[in-house]
Amino acid sequence: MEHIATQAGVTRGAIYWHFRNKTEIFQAMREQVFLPLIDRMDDTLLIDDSKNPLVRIENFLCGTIQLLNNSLETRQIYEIMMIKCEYVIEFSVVLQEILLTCSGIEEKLRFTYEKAKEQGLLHPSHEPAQLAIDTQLFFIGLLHMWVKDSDGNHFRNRAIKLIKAHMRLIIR
Amino acid sequence: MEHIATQAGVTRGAIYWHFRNKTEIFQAMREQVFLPLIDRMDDTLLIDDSKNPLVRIENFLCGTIQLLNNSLETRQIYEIMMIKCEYVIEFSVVLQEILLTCSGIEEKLRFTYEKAKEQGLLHPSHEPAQLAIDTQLFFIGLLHMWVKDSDGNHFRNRAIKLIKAHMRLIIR
DNA sequence: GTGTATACATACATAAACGAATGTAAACAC
DNA sequence: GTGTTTACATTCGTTTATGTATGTATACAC
Repeated sequence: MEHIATQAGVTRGAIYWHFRNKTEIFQAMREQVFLPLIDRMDDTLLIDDSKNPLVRIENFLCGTIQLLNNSLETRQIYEIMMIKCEYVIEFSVVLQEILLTCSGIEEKLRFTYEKAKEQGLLHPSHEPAQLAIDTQLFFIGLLHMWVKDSDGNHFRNRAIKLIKAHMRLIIR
Repeated sequence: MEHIATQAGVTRGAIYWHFRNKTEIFQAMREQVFLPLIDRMDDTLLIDDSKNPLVRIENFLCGTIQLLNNSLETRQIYEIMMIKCEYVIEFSVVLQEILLTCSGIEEKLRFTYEKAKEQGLLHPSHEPAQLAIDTQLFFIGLLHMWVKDSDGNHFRNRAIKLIKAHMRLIIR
């Protein structure tokens, strides 16, 4: 809170005028990255119906990594949310929100994989629902390791390649 | 530290006789789950050469989930490591250890996928190295969501199914 | 039997954090 | 021009946490 106040050019007390407590400011910070992410997901996956659905999924995933590479702010927020935060009792509401966000993302992925299946791009035995959750868990894992790998030698430098490899696993 | 001391039937000060600081006790706690995990990995994936390598991987992953289901202690340690801990400057050494652990796990998975490829169990275009990292990231994601999903309605209740689905994606 | 290492308990110093209470200056309402 | 709201600053109380210093009892060495 002190850091936030200093960066905002105010004192810590002023924050309590705008937010009730630390949880509320955390939720606001979280929305700052997840609302744009959902928007970008809608744009990339749902609206633009011209491109190959599988390519659209790959573009969305790669776009998220590129955003992390380019935006210090986004990078810092992901860091805080994933490895610099204790999800203890006061934050249980945030955990619920995370689960909800994941459900939404899973649904959009599934919708896009369904499009792919309609267009005959998937192996017949591959179910969109399974692919959606598999891709989501793969990406959650990748993001967690991306954030932990601050040196970049284990995951950051090959994140894009890993995404492409994941999509290739699905395409055949 | 107070909780640990109470559970151990001593006072907090006594801990500092056995461990230099909090980081050291955290590392000991982490080893308590990861050394057995590595052992189990060696047993399941590397030593027992009779069964189908892909089945061995599936068994290892499912076994980890079952361990989490059955062992309160393991569950609590995973919770602490994944969502109840701030990996800030004093813990940077732990982050390095996590990356090292992951490298080791990735290598064992790759080795097993190589066995599968030798036995002609994989699609020719599937590379063991790619499968290994894909499976690992999938499982890291699953574990993270498993831990977050304390109600069990989103991930815990379907974890085993998700693992089997992941392995089916690879088999074809 | 005296010295020493072990395994603690007790007490202290320090830091950091959150939230609440209170004060205040500027803007605006009318 | 006085009252009220907005947007802060300042101060305080309380809690919680880590690490350190010191005291002490038991076991063992010799």
